[in-house]
Amino acid sequence: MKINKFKVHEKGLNRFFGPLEARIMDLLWEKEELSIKSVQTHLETDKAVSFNTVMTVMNRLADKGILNKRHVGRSFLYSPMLSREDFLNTQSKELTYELMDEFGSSVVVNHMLDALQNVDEGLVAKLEQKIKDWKKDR
Amino acid sequence: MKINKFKVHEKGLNRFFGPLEARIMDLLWEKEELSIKSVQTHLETDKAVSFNTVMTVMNRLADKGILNKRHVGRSFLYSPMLSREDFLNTQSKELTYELMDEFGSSVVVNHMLDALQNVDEGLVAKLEQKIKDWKKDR
DNA sequence: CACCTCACACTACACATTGTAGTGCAGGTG
DNA sequence: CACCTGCACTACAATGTGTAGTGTGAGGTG
Repeated sequence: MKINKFKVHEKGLNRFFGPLEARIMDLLWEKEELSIKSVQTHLETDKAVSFNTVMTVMNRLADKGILNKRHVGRSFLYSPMLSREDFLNTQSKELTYELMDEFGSSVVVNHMLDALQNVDEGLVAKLEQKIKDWKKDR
Repeated sequence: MKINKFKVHEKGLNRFFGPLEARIMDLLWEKEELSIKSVQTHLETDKAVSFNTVMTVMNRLADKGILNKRHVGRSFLYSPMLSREDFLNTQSKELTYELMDEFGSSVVVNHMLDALQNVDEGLVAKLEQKIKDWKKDR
């Protein structure tokens, strides 16, 4: 599972994948497991994509350990290695940790608090509760 | 100022720049303002780098709005648009905000608390204080 | 058995980013 | 005027992604 770059100015799956990759992952998370042919058919509702293009991209995703490739009869079925939730959770966790490691916990915490003030006041209460719970656990 | 990608598995400036770019930025943040020639000379203590290579990379950084290019006599002097501190602060802030926007504040806050438990217990106290201060300000 | 089709493999090219560097031009100096 | 120095322009390699053509092999059909 190798996601190397987080694209700051994209949104959603495009932060981790190229545009075609993102559409493929989105589809596979919805449908669970598909053949290349099925993926191509689904994608083609928007705009023609060559079967070979889809195959190349999906095999690259499989090489990177993001998709699972299962031999069934003459063909292969592909499915995401992780559920969408697990994937996003893994990524957000890794990124949060990397951020705190790179810039220092207190810097990140401060930015985070700034963001909370702007965006979500109720969360500060939850955060407070979390801290209380955490203290009890020690 | 366009930094598009945050490289998850690199460290320090290499998260934002290529290796040569990173060495150049590092040097410019240390020396404040330098000509291409000076940069090349400093870098060359490790290993030969062509003047033209340094120039190309520095001009690309200037095109991206990361370096300032000042005409002085026959030649140019380059300096970082932002101080190292401002740059890192901007980046960490932007990344923190993007993370919270992308994954949801509470997800990120939870990851953050996990990280704090593993890494830095004292910071939780600071966080608590921050929340107290923040409440007073409302 | 020869053939044909289908799904996959291999290969290649385009574009962007970064590292690398050659060639050329313009302006000041001996 | 010839030359040197510093910048501009151009080009090529490697990597990641999007795109697609051609090759190959396995199975079914006449």
